[in-house]
Amino acid sequence: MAAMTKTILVVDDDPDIRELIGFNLHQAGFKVETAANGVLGIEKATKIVPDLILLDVMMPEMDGIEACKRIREHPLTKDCLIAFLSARGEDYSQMVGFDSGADDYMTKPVAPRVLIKRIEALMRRLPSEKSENVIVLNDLTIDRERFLVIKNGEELMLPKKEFELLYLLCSSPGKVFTRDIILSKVWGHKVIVGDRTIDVHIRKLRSKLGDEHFATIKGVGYKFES
Amino acid sequence: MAAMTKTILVVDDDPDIRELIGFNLHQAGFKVETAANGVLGIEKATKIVPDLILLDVMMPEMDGIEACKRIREHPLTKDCLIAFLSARGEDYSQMVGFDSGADDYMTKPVAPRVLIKRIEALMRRLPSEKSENVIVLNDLTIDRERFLVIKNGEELMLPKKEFELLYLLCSSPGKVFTRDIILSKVWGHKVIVGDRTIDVHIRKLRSKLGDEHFATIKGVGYKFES
DNA sequence: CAATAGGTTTACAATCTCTTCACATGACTT
DNA sequence: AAGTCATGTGAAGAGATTGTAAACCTATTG
Repeated sequence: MAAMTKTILVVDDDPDIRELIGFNLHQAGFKVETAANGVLGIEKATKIVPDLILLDVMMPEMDGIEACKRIREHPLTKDCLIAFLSARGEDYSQMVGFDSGADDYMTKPVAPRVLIKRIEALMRRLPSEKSENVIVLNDLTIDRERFLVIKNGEELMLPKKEFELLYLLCSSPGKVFTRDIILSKVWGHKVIVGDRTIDVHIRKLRSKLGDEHFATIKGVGYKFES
Repeated sequence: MAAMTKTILVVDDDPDIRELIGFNLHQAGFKVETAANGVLGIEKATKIVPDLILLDVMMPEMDGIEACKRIREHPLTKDCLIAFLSARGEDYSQMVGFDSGADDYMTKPVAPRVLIKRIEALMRRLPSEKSENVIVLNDLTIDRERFLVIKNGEELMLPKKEFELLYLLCSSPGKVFTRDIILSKVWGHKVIVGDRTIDVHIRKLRSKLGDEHFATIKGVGYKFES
Protein backbone atom coordinates (compact mmCIF):
# COMPACT_ATOMS: atom_id res chain seq x y z
CA MET A 1 0.00 0.00 0.00
CA ALA A 2 2.70 2.46 1.00
CA ALA A 3 3.88 4.10 -2.19
CA MET A 4 7.42 5.35 -2.27
CA THR A 5 7.71 8.61 -0.37
CA LYS A 6 7.93 11.49 -2.79
CA THR A 7 10.74 13.98 -2.52
CA ILE A 8 10.27 17.69 -2.94
CA LEU A 9 13.02 20.22 -3.39
CA VAL A 10 12.15 23.66 -2.12
CA VAL A 11 14.24 26.41 -3.69
CA ASP A 12 13.82 29.83 -2.09
CA ASP A 13 16.19 32.47 -0.87
CA ASP A 14 14.13 33.25 2.18
CA PRO A 15 15.02 30.86 5.02
CA ASP A 16 11.70 31.48 6.75
CA ILE A 17 9.72 30.43 3.72
CA ARG A 18 11.92 27.40 3.23
CA GLU A 19 11.21 26.35 6.76
CA LEU A 20 7.51 27.10 6.68
CA ILE A 21 6.89 25.32 3.44
CA GLY A 22 9.29 22.56 4.32
CA PHE A 23 7.51 21.96 7.57
CA ASN A 24 4.11 21.78 5.95
CA LEU A 25 5.23 19.48 3.18
CA HIS A 26 6.91 17.26 5.72
CA GLN A 27 3.69 17.09 7.70
CA ALA A 28 1.91 16.10 4.52
CA GLY A 29 4.19 13.10 4.20
CA PHE A 30 6.76 14.31 1.72
CA LYS A 31 10.49 14.11 2.01
CA VAL A 32 11.81 17.64 1.83
CA GLU A 33 15.10 19.08 0.66
CA THR A 34 15.92 22.75 0.38
CA ALA A 35 18.22 25.07 -1.52
CA ALA A 36 18.79 28.78 -1.11
CA ASN A 37 19.07 29.91 -4.71
CA GLY A 38 18.82 28.82 -8.30
CA VAL A 39 22.39 27.69 -8.69
CA LEU A 40 22.35 25.63 -5.53
CA GLY A 41 18.91 24.38 -6.45
CA ILE A 42 20.05 22.99 -9.77
CA GLU A 43 23.05 21.44 -8.14
CA LYS A 44 20.96 19.69 -5.56
CA ALA A 45 18.32 18.73 -8.08
CA THR A 46 20.78 16.83 -10.24
CA LYS A 47 22.10 15.12 -7.13
CA ILE A 48 18.89 13.90 -5.58
CA VAL A 49 16.51 14.06 -8.55
CA PRO A 50 13.40 14.98 -6.60
CA ASP A 51 9.88 14.20 -7.75
CA LEU A 52 8.92 17.85 -7.62
CA ILE A 53 10.81 21.11 -7.42
CA LEU A 54 9.19 24.13 -5.87
CA LEU A 55 10.81 27.22 -7.28
CA ASP A 56 10.67 30.78 -6.11
CA VAL A 57 10.68 33.04 -9.13
CA MET A 58 12.74 35.89 -7.78
CA MET A 59 16.01 34.83 -6.35
CA PRO A 60 19.56 36.14 -6.25
CA GLU A 61 22.25 34.41 -8.27
CA MET A 62 19.85 32.81 -10.69
CA ASP A 63 16.12 33.40 -10.90
CA GLY A 64 13.53 30.65 -10.99
CA ILE A 65 12.80 30.98 -14.67
CA GLU A 66 16.36 30.39 -15.65
CA ALA A 67 16.69 27.59 -13.13
CA CYS A 68 13.61 25.97 -14.53
CA LYS A 69 15.02 25.99 -18.04
CA ARG A 70 18.26 24.46 -16.85
CA ILE A 71 16.43 21.79 -14.95
CA ARG A 72 14.48 20.92 -18.07
CA GLU A 73 17.67 20.73 -20.07
CA HIS A 74 19.47 18.37 -17.79
CA PRO A 75 18.84 14.73 -18.68
CA LEU A 76 18.50 13.66 -15.06
CA THR A 77 16.01 16.29 -14.05
CA LYS A 78 14.12 17.03 -17.21
CA ASP A 79 11.12 14.99 -16.14
CA CYS A 80 10.84 16.41 -12.64
CA LEU A 81 7.68 18.25 -11.83
CA ILE A 82 8.28 21.95 -11.41
CA ALA A 83 5.98 24.38 -9.64
CA PHE A 84 6.60 28.08 -9.35
CA LEU A 85 5.82 30.06 -6.28
CA SER A 86 5.83 33.75 -7.00
CA ALA A 87 4.93 37.06 -5.46
CA ARG A 88 4.08 38.33 -8.90
CA GLY A 89 0.78 37.15 -10.26
CA GLU A 90 0.50 39.04 -13.52
CA ASP A 91 -0.36 37.13 -16.63
CA TYR A 92 2.97 37.87 -18.17
CA SER A 93 5.05 36.38 -15.37
CA GLN A 94 2.86 33.36 -15.32
CA MET A 95 3.21 32.82 -19.03
CA VAL A 96 6.95 33.14 -18.87
CA GLY A 97 6.90 30.61 -16.10
CA PHE A 98 4.96 28.08 -18.10
CA ASP A 99 7.04 28.77 -21.18
CA SER A 100 10.13 27.86 -19.25
CA GLY A 101 8.62 24.47 -18.70
CA ALA A 102 6.75 24.67 -15.41
CA ASP A 103 3.89 22.40 -14.44
CA ASP A 104 2.20 24.84 -12.11
CA TYR A 105 2.45 28.46 -11.06
CA MET A 106 1.14 29.67 -7.74
CA THR A 107 0.92 33.21 -6.47
CA LYS A 108 1.98 34.05 -2.94
CA PRO A 109 0.62 33.97 -0.44
CA VAL A 110 -0.52 30.39 -0.80
CA ALA A 111 -2.27 28.63 2.02
CA PRO A 112 -0.16 25.58 2.86
CA ARG A 113 -3.11 23.26 2.54
CA VAL A 114 -3.83 24.57 -0.94
CA LEU A 115 -0.19 24.24 -1.85
CA ILE A 116 -0.30 20.63 -0.76
CA LYS A 117 -3.46 19.88 -2.70
CA ARG A 118 -1.94 21.32 -5.84
CA ILE A 119 1.21 19.35 -5.34
CA GLU A 120 -0.71 16.16 -4.76
CA ALA A 121 -2.69 16.81 -7.92
CA LEU A 122 0.54 17.10 -9.86
CA MET A 123 1.98 13.98 -8.24
CA ARG A 124 -1.04 11.96 -9.29
CA ARG A 125 0.03 12.38 -12.87
CA LEU A 126 3.49 11.00 -12.35
CA PRO A 127 4.09 8.03 -14.63
CA SER A 128 4.40 5.59 -11.74
CA GLU A 129 0.71 5.47 -11.27
CA LYS A 130 -0.71 4.27 -14.52
CA SER A 131 -4.27 3.20 -14.23
CA GLU A 132 -5.48 0.91 -16.94
CA ASN A 133 -8.85 -0.40 -17.86
CA VAL A 134 -7.70 -3.94 -17.48
CA ILE A 135 -8.87 -6.38 -14.86
CA VAL A 136 -6.78 -9.48 -14.24
CA LEU A 137 -8.17 -12.33 -12.19
CA ASN A 138 -6.12 -15.49 -12.27
CA ASP A 139 -6.48 -16.90 -15.76
CA LEU A 140 -9.04 -14.32 -16.77
CA THR A 141 -8.20 -10.93 -18.21
CA ILE A 142 -10.78 -8.33 -19.07
CA ASP A 143 -9.46 -5.60 -21.30
CA ARG A 144 -11.84 -2.74 -21.68
CA GLU A 145 -9.69 -0.90 -24.19
CA ARG A 146 -9.74 -3.75 -26.60
CA PHE A 147 -13.18 -4.90 -25.57
CA LEU A 148 -11.67 -8.30 -25.17
CA VAL A 149 -11.75 -11.11 -22.66
CA ILE A 150 -8.80 -13.45 -22.44
CA LYS A 151 -9.30 -16.81 -20.79
CA ASN A 152 -6.29 -19.09 -20.58
CA GLY A 153 -4.61 -17.09 -23.30
CA GLU A 154 -7.56 -17.50 -25.58
CA GLU A 155 -9.16 -14.34 -26.83
CA LEU A 156 -12.89 -14.11 -26.53
CA MET A 157 -15.15 -11.53 -28.07
CA LEU A 158 -18.25 -10.82 -26.04
CA PRO A 159 -21.24 -8.77 -27.14
CA LYS A 160 -21.59 -5.41 -25.49
CA LYS A 161 -24.08 -6.21 -22.77
CA GLU A 162 -22.35 -9.40 -21.78
CA PHE A 163 -19.05 -7.60 -21.63
CA GLU A 164 -20.41 -4.77 -19.53
CA LEU A 165 -22.02 -7.21 -17.15
CA LEU A 166 -18.85 -9.23 -16.80
CA TYR A 167 -16.81 -6.08 -16.34
CA LEU A 168 -19.13 -4.89 -13.61
CA LEU A 169 -19.05 -8.16 -11.69
CA CYS A 170 -15.31 -8.46 -12.03
CA SER A 171 -14.69 -4.89 -10.97
CA SER A 172 -15.27 -6.17 -7.45
CA PRO A 173 -14.73 -9.91 -7.45
CA GLY A 174 -16.67 -11.66 -4.75
CA LYS A 175 -18.95 -8.74 -4.14
CA VAL A 176 -22.62 -9.35 -4.62
CA PHE A 177 -24.37 -7.09 -7.09
CA THR A 178 -28.09 -6.81 -6.72
CA ARG A 179 -30.28 -7.01 -9.74
CA ASP A 180 -31.17 -3.38 -9.30
CA ILE A 181 -27.57 -2.31 -9.32
CA ILE A 182 -26.82 -4.47 -12.31
CA LEU A 183 -29.78 -3.05 -14.16
CA SER A 184 -28.85 0.52 -13.49
CA LYS A 185 -25.15 0.10 -14.24
CA VAL A 186 -25.38 -2.08 -17.32
CA TRP A 187 -28.74 -1.19 -18.76
CA GLY A 188 -29.12 2.35 -17.50
CA HIS A 189 -31.61 4.01 -15.24
CA LYS A 190 -34.39 4.61 -17.65
CA VAL A 191 -34.38 1.29 -19.45
CA ILE A 192 -37.07 -1.17 -18.50
CA VAL A 193 -36.47 -4.81 -19.23
CA GLY A 194 -38.09 -8.02 -18.14
CA ASP A 195 -37.12 -10.20 -15.19
CA ARG A 196 -35.35 -12.84 -17.15
CA THR A 197 -33.07 -10.57 -19.10
CA ILE A 198 -30.28 -10.52 -16.55
CA ASP A 199 -30.47 -14.28 -16.07
CA VAL A 200 -30.12 -14.89 -19.73
CA HIS A 201 -26.99 -12.79 -19.90
CA ILE A 202 -25.54 -14.48 -16.85
CA ARG A 203 -26.22 -17.77 -18.53
CA LYS A 204 -24.33 -16.73 -21.61
CA LEU A 205 -21.38 -15.69 -19.49
CA ARG A 206 -21.54 -18.99 -17.65
CA SER A 207 -21.51 -20.99 -20.82
CA LYS A 208 -18.61 -19.01 -22.20
CA LEU A 209 -16.44 -18.59 -19.12
CA GLY A 210 -17.42 -21.45 -16.88
CA ASP A 211 -20.34 -22.01 -14.60
CA GLU A 212 -18.25 -21.96 -11.47
CA HIS A 213 -17.36 -18.27 -11.73
CA PHE A 214 -20.85 -16.95 -11.36
CA ALA A 215 -22.60 -17.48 -8.09
CA THR A 216 -26.28 -16.83 -7.63
CA ILE A 217 -27.47 -15.38 -4.37
CA LYS A 218 -31.14 -16.04 -4.47
CA GLY A 219 -33.31 -13.07 -3.82
CA VAL A 220 -30.31 -10.76 -4.00
CA GLY A 221 -28.19 -10.97 -7.09
CA TYR A 222 -24.98 -12.35 -8.52
CA LYS A 223 -21.30 -12.29 -7.80
CA PHE A 224 -18.13 -13.28 -9.55
CA GLU A 225 -15.78 -15.82 -7.99
CA SER A 226 -12.24 -16.57 -9.07
CA MET B 1 5.28 18.50 -35.34
CA ALA B 2 1.68 17.60 -35.97
CA ALA B 3 0.89 15.22 -33.18
CA MET B 4 -2.69 14.14 -32.88
CA THR B 5 -4.87 17.13 -32.13
CA LYS B 6 -5.96 17.18 -28.51
CA THR B 7 -9.63 17.43 -27.69
CA ILE B 8 -11.01 19.64 -24.93
CA LEU B 9 -14.51 19.49 -23.57
CA VAL B 10 -15.76 22.80 -22.20
CA VAL B 11 -18.59 22.42 -19.70
CA ASP B 12 -20.24 25.67 -18.70
CA ASP B 13 -23.81 26.82 -18.46
CA ASP B 14 -23.03 30.23 -19.90
CA PRO B 15 -23.14 30.10 -23.71
CA ASP B 16 -21.00 33.23 -23.99
CA ILE B 17 -18.22 31.69 -21.94
CA ARG B 18 -18.45 28.46 -23.89
CA GLU B 19 -18.03 30.38 -27.07
CA LEU B 20 -15.28 32.64 -25.82
CA ILE B 21 -13.23 29.86 -24.34
CA GLY B 22 -14.03 27.56 -27.20
CA PHE B 23 -12.86 30.12 -29.68
CA ASN B 24 -9.59 30.71 -27.89
CA LEU B 25 -8.85 27.05 -27.45
CA HIS B 26 -9.65 26.47 -31.08
CA GLN B 27 -7.23 29.21 -32.03
CA ALA B 28 -4.63 27.49 -29.91
CA GLY B 29 -5.01 24.38 -32.03
CA PHE B 30 -7.28 22.27 -29.89
CA LYS B 31 -10.37 20.47 -30.96
CA VAL B 32 -13.20 21.81 -28.88
CA GLU B 33 -16.46 20.29 -27.74
CA THR B 34 -18.96 21.88 -25.41
CA ALA B 35 -21.72 20.96 -23.01
CA ALA B 36 -24.14 23.16 -21.12
CA ASN B 37 -24.25 21.46 -17.75
CA GLY B 38 -22.77 18.71 -15.66
CA VAL B 39 -25.12 15.99 -16.78
CA LEU B 40 -24.66 16.74 -20.43
CA GLY B 41 -20.95 17.14 -19.82
CA ILE B 42 -20.58 13.66 -18.39
CA GLU B 43 -22.66 12.26 -21.19
CA LYS B 44 -20.49 13.86 -23.83
CA ALA B 45 -17.29 13.03 -21.97
CA THR B 46 -18.03 9.33 -22.01
CA LYS B 47 -18.89 9.58 -25.67
CA ILE B 48 -15.86 11.37 -27.00
CA VAL B 49 -13.35 10.88 -24.18
CA PRO B 50 -11.58 14.21 -24.47
CA ASP B 51 -8.00 14.76 -23.40
CA LEU B 52 -9.04 17.50 -21.03
CA ILE B 53 -12.30 18.62 -19.49
CA LEU B 54 -12.75 22.22 -18.46
CA LEU B 55 -15.41 22.36 -15.78
CA ASP B 56 -17.29 25.29 -14.43
CA VAL B 57 -17.88 24.76 -10.73
CA MET B 58 -21.30 26.27 -10.41
CA MET B 59 -23.82 24.91 -12.82
CA PRO B 60 -27.49 23.96 -12.78
CA GLU B 61 -28.46 20.29 -12.92
CA MET B 62 -25.17 19.04 -11.56
CA ASP B 63 -22.29 21.11 -10.25
CA GLY B 64 -18.74 20.72 -11.39
CA ILE B 65 -17.55 18.97 -8.26
CA GLU B 66 -20.07 16.20 -8.60
CA ALA B 67 -19.43 15.98 -12.32
CA CYS B 68 -15.72 15.67 -11.64
CA LYS B 69 -16.26 12.76 -9.28
CA ARG B 70 -18.45 10.98 -11.80
CA ILE B 71 -15.91 11.49 -14.52
CA ARG B 72 -13.25 9.98 -12.30
CA GLU B 73 -15.48 7.01 -11.57
CA HIS B 74 -16.23 6.12 -15.15
CA PRO B 75 -13.75 3.66 -16.64
CA LEU B 76 -13.62 5.49 -19.94
CA THR B 77 -13.01 8.96 -18.58
CA LYS B 78 -11.17 8.39 -15.36
CA ASP B 79 -7.83 9.34 -16.85
CA CYS B 80 -8.98 12.53 -18.53
CA LEU B 81 -7.39 15.72 -17.33
CA ILE B 82 -9.83 17.89 -15.44
CA ALA B 83 -9.44 21.60 -14.80
CA PHE B 84 -11.88 23.68 -12.84
CA LEU B 85 -12.81 27.18 -13.74
CA SER B 86 -14.54 28.95 -10.90
CA ALA B 87 -15.73 32.34 -9.82
CA ARG B 88 -14.95 31.37 -6.26
CA GLY B 89 -11.31 31.43 -5.33
CA GLU B 90 -11.37 30.65 -1.64
CA ASP B 91 -9.07 28.00 -0.32
CA TYR B 92 -11.97 25.83 0.66
CA SER B 93 -13.54 25.66 -2.78
CA GLN B 94 -10.19 24.98 -4.28
CA MET B 95 -9.49 22.13 -1.92
CA VAL B 96 -12.86 20.56 -2.56
CA GLY B 97 -12.07 20.81 -6.23
CA PHE B 98 -8.78 19.01 -5.91
CA ASP B 99 -10.27 16.45 -3.57
CA SER B 100 -12.83 15.58 -6.18
CA GLY B 101 -9.97 14.64 -8.47
CA ALA B 102 -9.13 17.77 -10.42
CA ASP B 103 -5.77 18.45 -12.00
CA ASP B 104 -6.01 22.22 -11.90
CA TYR B 105 -8.23 24.90 -10.48
CA MET B 106 -8.39 28.37 -11.98
CA THR B 107 -10.20 31.40 -10.70
CA LYS B 108 -12.21 33.57 -13.05
CA PRO B 109 -11.51 35.76 -14.71
CA VAL B 110 -8.69 33.94 -16.45
CA ALA B 111 -6.88 35.56 -19.34
CA PRO B 112 -7.30 33.22 -22.31
CA ARG B 113 -3.58 33.11 -22.93
CA VAL B 114 -2.96 32.06 -19.35
CA LEU B 115 -5.68 29.47 -19.59
CA ILE B 116 -4.00 28.06 -22.64
CA LYS B 117 -0.59 27.98 -21.02
CA ARG B 118 -1.94 26.13 -18.05
CA ILE B 119 -3.73 23.66 -20.27
CA GLU B 120 -0.63 23.09 -22.33
CA ALA B 121 1.33 22.48 -19.15
CA LEU B 122 -1.16 19.81 -18.15
CA MET B 123 -1.15 18.26 -21.59
CA ARG B 124 2.61 17.90 -21.50
CA ARG B 125 2.19 15.35 -18.76
CA LEU B 126 -0.23 13.20 -20.68
CA PRO B 127 1.16 9.82 -21.53
CA SER B 128 1.97 10.36 -25.17
CA GLU B 129 -0.45 8.31 -27.15
CA LYS B 130 1.83 7.36 -29.95
CA SER B 131 2.00 10.94 -31.16
CA GLU B 132 4.58 9.91 -33.70
CA ASN B 133 4.40 11.02 -37.24
CA VAL B 134 5.19 7.61 -38.52
CA ILE B 135 3.44 4.50 -37.35
CA VAL B 136 4.86 1.12 -38.28
CA LEU B 137 2.79 -2.00 -37.77
CA ASN B 138 4.22 -5.12 -39.29
CA ASP B 139 3.92 -4.70 -43.03
CA LEU B 140 2.01 -1.47 -42.73
CA THR B 141 3.58 1.95 -42.45
CA ILE B 142 1.63 5.13 -41.99
CA ASP B 143 3.60 8.27 -42.66
CA ARG B 144 1.82 11.39 -41.61
CA GLU B 145 4.38 13.75 -43.01
CA ARG B 146 4.13 12.35 -46.48
CA PHE B 147 0.48 11.53 -46.10
CA LEU B 148 1.33 8.11 -47.30
CA VAL B 149 0.52 4.55 -46.46
CA ILE B 150 2.93 1.78 -47.35
CA LYS B 151 1.67 -1.76 -47.42
CA ASN B 152 4.15 -4.48 -48.31
CA GLY B 153 6.46 -1.87 -49.79
CA GLU B 154 3.72 -0.59 -52.01
CA GLU B 155 2.87 3.06 -51.65
CA LEU B 156 -0.77 3.89 -51.27
CA MET B 157 -2.37 7.28 -51.43
CA LEU B 158 -5.45 7.59 -49.29
CA PRO B 159 -7.91 10.46 -49.35
CA LYS B 160 -7.81 12.71 -46.32
CA LYS B 161 -10.67 11.29 -44.31
CA GLU B 162 -9.64 7.72 -44.90
CA PHE B 163 -6.12 8.57 -43.90
CA GLU B 164 -7.15 10.33 -40.72
CA LEU B 165 -9.39 7.47 -39.78
CA LEU B 166 -6.68 4.93 -40.40
CA TYR B 167 -4.18 7.02 -38.50
CA LEU B 168 -6.49 7.31 -35.54
CA LEU B 169 -7.18 3.60 -35.36
CA CYS B 170 -3.52 2.74 -35.79
CA SER B 171 -2.38 5.24 -33.20
CA SER B 172 -3.44 2.65 -30.65
CA PRO B 173 -3.63 -0.69 -32.40
CA GLY B 174 -6.10 -3.03 -30.78
CA LYS B 175 -7.85 -0.29 -28.89
CA VAL B 176 -11.51 0.15 -29.62
CA PHE B 177 -12.58 3.55 -30.81
CA THR B 178 -16.23 4.36 -30.40
CA ARG B 179 -18.12 5.99 -33.20
CA ASP B 180 -18.43 9.11 -31.13
CA ILE B 181 -14.71 9.33 -30.59
CA ILE B 182 -14.04 8.67 -34.24
CA LEU B 183 -16.49 11.36 -35.22
CA SER B 184 -15.04 13.89 -32.86
CA LYS B 185 -11.41 13.15 -33.71
CA VAL B 186 -11.68 12.72 -37.45
CA TRP B 187 -14.64 14.85 -38.37
CA GLY B 188 -14.55 17.42 -35.61
CA HIS B 189 -17.15 18.92 -33.40
CA LYS B 190 -19.74 20.92 -35.24
CA VAL B 191 -19.82 18.56 -38.16
CA ILE B 192 -22.93 16.48 -38.38
CA VAL B 193 -22.79 13.50 -40.64
CA GLY B 194 -25.10 10.58 -41.15
CA ASP B 195 -24.90 7.22 -39.47
CA ARG B 196 -23.42 5.39 -42.37
CA THR B 197 -20.56 7.74 -43.09
CA ILE B 198 -18.09 6.03 -40.81
CA ASP B 199 -19.02 2.61 -42.12
CA VAL B 200 -18.45 3.66 -45.66
CA HIS B 201 -14.97 4.89 -44.82
CA ILE B 202 -14.19 1.75 -42.89
CA ARG B 203 -15.33 -0.20 -45.87
CA LYS B 204 -12.95 1.66 -48.14
CA LEU B 205 -10.09 1.02 -45.76
CA ARG B 206 -11.04 -2.62 -45.63
CA SER B 207 -11.06 -2.98 -49.35
CA LYS B 208 -7.72 -1.24 -49.66
CA LEU B 209 -5.83 -2.67 -46.72
CA GLY B 210 -7.53 -5.96 -46.04
CA ASP B 211 -10.70 -6.88 -44.28
CA GLU B 212 -8.94 -8.68 -41.47
CA HIS B 213 -7.37 -5.55 -40.03
CA PHE B 214 -10.56 -3.84 -39.10
CA ALA B 215 -12.67 -5.42 -36.40
CA THR B 216 -16.19 -4.32 -35.68
CA ILE B 217 -17.41 -4.28 -32.11
CA LYS B 218 -21.13 -3.95 -32.51
CA GLY B 219 -22.70 -1.22 -30.51
CA VAL B 220 -19.29 0.16 -29.63
CA GLY B 221 -17.02 0.93 -32.53
CA TYR B 222 -14.03 -0.30 -34.50
CA LYS B 223 -10.50 -1.31 -33.82
CA PHE B 224 -7.40 -2.04 -35.84
CA GLU B 225 -5.72 -5.40 -35.60
CA SER B 226 -2.29 -6.31 -36.88
C1' DC C 1 -16.55 25.75 -66.52
C1' DA C 2 -16.34 21.12 -67.10
C1' DA C 3 -13.96 16.99 -65.27
C1' DT C 4 -12.75 14.48 -61.47
C1' DA C 5 -11.97 12.70 -57.02
C1' DG C 6 -13.50 12.92 -52.45
C1' DG C 7 -17.10 12.78 -49.34
C1' DT C 8 -21.89 11.99 -47.92
C1' DT C 9 -26.33 10.18 -48.17
C1' DT C 10 -29.83 6.85 -49.35
C1' DA C 11 -32.15 2.64 -49.27
C1' DC C 12 -32.03 -1.81 -48.44
C1' DA C 13 -29.88 -6.22 -47.11
C1' DA C 14 -27.53 -8.93 -43.91
C1' DT C 15 -26.24 -9.76 -39.33
C1' DC C 16 -25.82 -9.84 -34.85
C1' DT C 17 -27.69 -8.82 -30.31
C1' DC C 18 -31.14 -8.48 -27.05
C1' DT C 19 -35.35 -9.54 -25.08
C1' DT C 20 -39.18 -12.19 -24.32
C1' DC C 21 -41.83 -16.24 -23.63
C1' DA C 22 -43.12 -20.65 -21.89
C1' DC C 23 -41.73 -23.84 -19.17
C1' DA C 24 -38.30 -26.41 -16.11
C1' DT C 25 -35.80 -26.63 -11.95
C1' DG C 26 -34.71 -26.16 -7.38
C1' DA C 27 -34.97 -24.43 -2.76
C1' DC C 28 -37.51 -23.04 1.02
C1' DT C 29 -42.03 -22.62 3.57
C1' DT C 30 -46.02 -24.29 5.69
C1' DA D 1 -45.49 -33.26 0.41
C1' DA D 2 -47.52 -29.59 -1.97
C1' DG D 3 -47.11 -24.76 -2.87
C1' DT D 4 -44.59 -20.71 -3.77
C1' DC D 5 -40.95 -17.92 -5.17
C1' DA D 6 -36.82 -17.02 -7.60
C1' DT D 7 -33.88 -18.51 -11.00
C1' DG D 8 -32.34 -21.58 -15.16
C1' DT D 9 -33.06 -22.75 -19.98
C1' DG D 10 -33.89 -23.14 -25.01
C1' DA D 11 -35.90 -21.20 -28.77
C1' DA D 12 -37.77 -17.63 -31.39
C1' DG D 13 -39.01 -13.16 -32.59
C1' DA D 14 -38.03 -8.32 -32.16
C1' DG D 15 -34.80 -4.85 -32.41
C1' DA D 16 -30.68 -2.65 -33.38
C1' DT D 17 -26.44 -2.14 -35.74
C1' DT D 18 -23.62 -2.58 -39.52
C1' DG D 19 -22.49 -3.82 -44.56
C1' DT D 20 -23.07 -2.58 -49.28
C1' DA D 21 -23.88 -0.54 -53.75
C1' DA D 22 -25.06 3.21 -56.01
C1' DA D 23 -26.58 7.79 -56.38
C1' DC D 24 -25.74 12.28 -55.18
C1' DC D 25 -23.41 16.48 -53.70
C1' DT D 26 -19.19 19.46 -53.47
C1' DA D 27 -14.91 21.35 -53.78
C1' DT D 28 -10.77 21.34 -56.31
C1' DT D 29 -8.19 21.48 -60.48
C1' DG D 30 -6.88 21.90 -65.05
